[in-house]
Amino acid sequence: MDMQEFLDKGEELFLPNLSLDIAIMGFQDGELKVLLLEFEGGWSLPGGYVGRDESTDSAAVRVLEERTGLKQSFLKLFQVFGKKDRSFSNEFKKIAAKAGLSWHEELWINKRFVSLAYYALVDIDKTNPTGGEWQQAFGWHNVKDLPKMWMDHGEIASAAMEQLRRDITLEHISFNLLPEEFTMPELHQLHETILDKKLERSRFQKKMLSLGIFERLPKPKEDAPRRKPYLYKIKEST
Amino acid sequence: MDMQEFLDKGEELFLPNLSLDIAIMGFQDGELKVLLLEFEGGWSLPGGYVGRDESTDSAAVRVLEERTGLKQSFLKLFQVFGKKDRSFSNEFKKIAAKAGLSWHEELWINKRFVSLAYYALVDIDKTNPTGGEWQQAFGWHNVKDLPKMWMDHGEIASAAMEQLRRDITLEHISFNLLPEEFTMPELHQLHETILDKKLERSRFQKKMLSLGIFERLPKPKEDAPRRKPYLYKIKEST
DNA sequence: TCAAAAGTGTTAAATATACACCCATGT
DNA sequence: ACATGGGTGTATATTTAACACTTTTGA
Repeated sequence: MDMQEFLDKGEELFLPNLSLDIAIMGFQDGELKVLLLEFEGGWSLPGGYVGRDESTDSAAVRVLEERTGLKQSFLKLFQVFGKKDRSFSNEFKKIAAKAGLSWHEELWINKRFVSLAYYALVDIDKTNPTGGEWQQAFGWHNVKDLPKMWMDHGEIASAAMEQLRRDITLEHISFNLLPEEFTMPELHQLHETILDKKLERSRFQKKMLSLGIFERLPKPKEDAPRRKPYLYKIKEST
Repeated sequence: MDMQEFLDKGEELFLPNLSLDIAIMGFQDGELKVLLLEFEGGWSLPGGYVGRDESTDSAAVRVLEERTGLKQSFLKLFQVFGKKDRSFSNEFKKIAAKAGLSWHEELWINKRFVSLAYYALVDIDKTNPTGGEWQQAFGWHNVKDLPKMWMDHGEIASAAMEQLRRDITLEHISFNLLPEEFTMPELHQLHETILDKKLERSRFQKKMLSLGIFERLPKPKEDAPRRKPYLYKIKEST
């Protein structure tokens, strides 16, 4: 579906006034990162609309796959952004002008949108990010240092980060940000990064192992600089 | 706004395909109760639509006030119900038939609706419940024994209950279900009811007081059967 | 052999738990 | 005076925290 088709057909394909945005988060180089798309000098979260014949959650899964190639990942709705004048009209106007598309204020895409905000946890190395029709660039950005964001997408990304912070200690989901096999030092560093504070090594390891959700693999991880740490994975029987 | 006006004007007043439902919960006679509305032999949660010039949260506040008379209460969005074929069309058909209103399948109100599910915590004695135009009856029902519910409203009510269960130990919100001044035994019984398990008296009291959010009032509560318990209220300086 | 990272152990502090005890009050 | 519910204290178990000790490995 190209841009013109999207503008013409969107109104009949999608539920009006309802959008969704996903803060797709990953862990790389010791930093928590979020996938952003760029257009006209500003950035936004990957987003989309809910098909008339599609559930809201399916739409989120579809958008996640469209932008990362991942079929199944941890995905959770965490908030709804529903301010009364919330619209992307200014941004779309710029895009349309540049692309030489017919644009008018009453276009469905310029209307007020209530947005369902999801966050997703992915292993960056498994993703194959792609931009959409509208974007000029895309990439992973440190959540602690976000670039200029369009509309309220900076707020949404920050709220996602806050939610993850709260969730991580209650639900055991952080491993979704790592490969299937990972080491305790990696998990430890991940938690320190997300919570932005030091966590005592010994205690962290004991707490994690006491959860009983990890399985230690027989062979220690290779190619480590010093002593080789054990590899773990999530137990199958859950 | 009467029913005919609602059917005729609703489409231009409200965002299409988006509704909200509120599990308004209260505590009475040692039971956790939820406010339900009845029509055509089944029950539903109080709900409404989001005005085109109104934020989603404002809409929830408005609906809460319309049904209880309460201007401000604890109110929280906890989930979004967005299955693809989710519609109240069957139920509205029955109502319209009974009321002798013109009804047709394509009416805006029969379309698929994505519903924002909120829960509210209120002091039942402060409420003045009223039904809407559609309802024949309304009342407080024990959440553990819900009557026949229309569509997915039973599921929404149960999910609200579950969410409250999770929230109550992390956030300190349960006092919203009690009058301004309450006793420890009342708070204790409330928590036991919500969590559906015994909580040791001594420990509960110590934990609650150690939170530092309650203020003991000078005079013990009057008209108690045995020893008069102290009254508490929430500290102003929060 | 030494420094750095990984893994485990050991002790002290803080919380949670169980239950005992005293207080106030209506009958 | 006593049964009952309210309020507090005390001993024990469990969890959390701090940090010491040992192991592994490359330089």
